[in-house]
This record gives sequence, C-alpha cells and structure tokens, in this order.
Amino acid sequence: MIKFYNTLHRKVEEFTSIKDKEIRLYTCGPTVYDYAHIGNFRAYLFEDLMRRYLSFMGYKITHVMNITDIDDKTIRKSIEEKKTLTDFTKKYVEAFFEDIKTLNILPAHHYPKATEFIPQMIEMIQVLVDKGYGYTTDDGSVFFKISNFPDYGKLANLNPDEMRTGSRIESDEYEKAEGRDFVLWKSRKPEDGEVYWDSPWGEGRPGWHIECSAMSTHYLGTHFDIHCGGVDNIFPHHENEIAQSCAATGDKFVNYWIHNEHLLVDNKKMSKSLNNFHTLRDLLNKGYSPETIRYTLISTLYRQKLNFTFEKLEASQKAINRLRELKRRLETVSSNSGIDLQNECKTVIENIMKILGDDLNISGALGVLFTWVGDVFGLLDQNKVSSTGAQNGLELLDKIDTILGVINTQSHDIDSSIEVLIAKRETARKEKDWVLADEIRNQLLEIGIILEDTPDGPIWKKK
RNA sequence: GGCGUCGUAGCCAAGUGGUAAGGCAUCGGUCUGCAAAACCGCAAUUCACCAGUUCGAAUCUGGUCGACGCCUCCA
Repeated sequence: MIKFYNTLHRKVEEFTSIKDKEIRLYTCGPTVYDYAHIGNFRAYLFEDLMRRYLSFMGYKITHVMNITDIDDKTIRKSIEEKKTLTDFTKKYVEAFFEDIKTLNILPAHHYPKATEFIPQMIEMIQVLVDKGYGYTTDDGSVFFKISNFPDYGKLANLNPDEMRTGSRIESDEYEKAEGRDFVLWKSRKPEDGEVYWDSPWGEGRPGWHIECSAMSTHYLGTHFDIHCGGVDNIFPHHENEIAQSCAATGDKFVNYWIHNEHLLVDNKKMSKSLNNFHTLRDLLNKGYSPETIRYTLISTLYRQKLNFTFEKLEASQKAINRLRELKRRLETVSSNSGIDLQNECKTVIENIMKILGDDLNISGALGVLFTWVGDVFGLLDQNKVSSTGAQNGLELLDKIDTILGVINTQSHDIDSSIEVLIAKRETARKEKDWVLADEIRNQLLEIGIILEDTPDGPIWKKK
C-alpha cells in the first residue's frame, strides 16, 4: 500500500491512481530570473524521489513541470539588463536544465513555458469571465471573484472572511472589487516595458496562477492525480489554482496535493530575499560532489524542515562512500561456497519499498538498507559470501540506486596525475620507503583524494 | 490576531501504545609498515518540561516553554 500526506485533507491517506497503474503528475517549476538555490532543488529532488519510487512500483508516469518566465522579477531584471524577456530568461532556463542533470533528476516529460501558453490562458480566463467567476476592471485587468467560489480556502485551511488585509494588498497597484480577489490578467503598465500580449481586455500579461491551471489542464486533463510544490505554494498559489481550474472546468482538478517543507539555513528559511542561500554551483565549486548534495537533500523526510549544514554534506559523502565500498567489495568476491543472500536481499528490498510506501519515509528505508550493509560487511570480512550472494547483493544495490541515484553515478574521472602519484607511491612501498609513501598519500589527501591500501592493491575515492 | 509544523544521544534522524533503527563524530580492540576501509565492543535507564489516561506512553489527552513557517513575491 502506498500512502501520501495529502494537504487537502491534512492527513496521510492511501494513494490510488485515477487510471490503473498510470499517474499524471504536475510539479511547480522554477521562476527563471536567477540560478535556482538548493532549497529549490530540495523540492525537485523530493519529486524525483517520489517519481522514481512510483516508477519502481510499476506506475507509468506523465510528469509536467512548468517554467515561469513571465512575472514581476523576470520582467524587472530583463529591463535592467536591457534584454528581451526571452533573451534574459534563456540563460536561467539552460542553467536549470544543466543543474537538474547534474543532480541526476529525471527530466519531466513536458516543460511548458508560460510565454508559450498565453492563448490557452486567455481562453481559460474568458471561460471564467463568461461563467461569472472573473470580472474586469476599468484599467483592463481581470480578477477572480472569490466570493463566487464557496470552496475557496479549503486547501490552505484559511477563512477568506478572516484574511488579514495587509500592506501587500494596500500597495497593490491594480484595482479590484475586494482585497482578497486575485488577478487573472494584468493590464499593461509602464514598468512592463515591451512585455505584453493582446487580449479581449486589452494589452497586458497573465497573472501568475493562471499559467499552472492552463498548462496542467492542457497536458494532463481537467482531473489528474498529483500536484506537488513547496509548502509556501499552498497559499496563495495552489489555492488559487484550485479555484480557477475547478471554476473553469467544473471538474475535480487534483486528487493529491503533496507539499515539501523548506530547506533552512541557520534555522531560517533559505531564500533569495534573506540572502542566505547556496546555489548548486557554489557547492560544486567548494568541492562537494553532486551525489553528496543529492543525498543530503533527499535523505530527510520531505515533510520535515531540513537545516542545511556543511557537516551534513560531509556525513552524506561518508554514507555514499560506505555504499560504494560495499559495492566494490562485493565485486571482488569469487567464492563458490558461502551464503547466497537470496532471502536476505529479497526481504530487505521488500521492506525498503514498504517503508517508502509510507509517505516516502526515506530515513526509515535508509535505516533498513544500512543495517543490511553492516550485516554484509560482517559476512564479507569472514569470507562467508558466495559469488552468487555477491551478485544478489550487487543487484540489490542497483535496485536501490534506481531510487536513490547516488551510488552508480560517480564521475570517477581518471586523472592521470593521480595515477602517476599512486604508481610512484607503490614503488616506494615496495622499497619500504615509508616516508615517501606517506608523503604522497598526504599530498593526495590535500587535493581531496583518500587513498586506501587493500589486498588487491591501492584504491582511491573522493573525500 | 488567524492557520500550521516541529522539539528523540555531541550532530543529523526513524520510530505514533508493548519497552529506543540508521548515518556522521568520539573512545577502546582486531587488521595494517603506518594509515584508511571493514569488523567487534563502548554510547540515550530515556524521547523539551509538567500533569493526566493506561497493566504499560517518545507515541494518546490537557497545559507550559522553545524553534520555525504561511496569512496575495517565494520550492
């Protein structure tokens, strides 16, 4: 049984897909005005973990992720840099694709951009206006009338009547009937520069929320299985999406709303506005491997706040090395006698999948995995594993890695200078020149290479 | 003010009624030229605090304290 925490009902509930063994999934993607930070990637990695798990369990998944390339920030920054909107966002779209590849995130099947779906958005807004959910204002903007949609506030568990009218609403430059109504179409303003489209209501641009409604419906239909995003999107973004989509189509829209918690730095939300963020590129430049970053962000339950520290990165690298070391040891086994690990492996994989089925309890699953890892190391030290057993162990690691994605992705680029040093040290060791041998080992350590002597010769790994 | 999440060893983190997984770090031992890796052993009489329910509570109930998030930019 697979269970997920559904924000809509605020509880963990059994997952059933609309169509048997098929899942239609929509995940909120990046706004491409800057490089994404690792807090953003925590969301994409949680979605990747979920997707890989569901694939493993035999579901065929259609995954759509939007790319927001029209909003206040993309427009403002493109004007600052004196570029067209598309020219400006192109760089960050490309960076985003590079980064998800680096992190071994499975690509979505569709990456619609907001700028490419203006007609669909206009069409949906028109439907809302025709049905009486949308109204226009004198300046040519269109708003969604919340009071006509009784279910408004259900996802966020907010009562619209009690919503605080704060400074942000007062400072809103667009006219609207009620403070809590949200914008579907924004009339053209001087600060938008040349970014505008023609519409039945005049020149302007779409509001933020409508893009996800239009694009998800376009690819996945009016009723699909899962919609993901960060908890900060629950309100207003997803609440508004539900209102727009259900009002426009009359259908149910989404069965499971699944939200990930934030990544924290110094126990505060990692965000651009607090300037406490790390980008993937920053961490790679500091020498941390993509797998380390992936493991760090993936290995805590997605609904738990995760405080980012460099200690955690170090611990993750060690944990990955432990898995890779087991793999290496299993690959050296060539014994006909011993345990074949058949039943052990079967039980372990079943347990892991069962635990992951409980709302993606990755920590629990890793606990099972590492208990097994310790057991196998113990048997290997006593030469009690047969080559069949080693094969079974390797298969288990491969299976697990189709979900974790951190063991087999090593970019173990052969650096010839490292090989030369290792060879030099081996000569020194044969001559029992321990001083030189140790010197070379320390030299390698300084450039982040750990050298280990094994009965089969020296091996090296990244620190 | 409203809504919500969380508090488990030095750090991270599972466990939601039956007597505390796992990772990292530390310390002893085996192995090693020395290391590293691996293994063995040691490590919370205890789950923020107080009260209650129960044969039994980290887990349920009430309260207290503390941390964080959302309430129209946000993963």
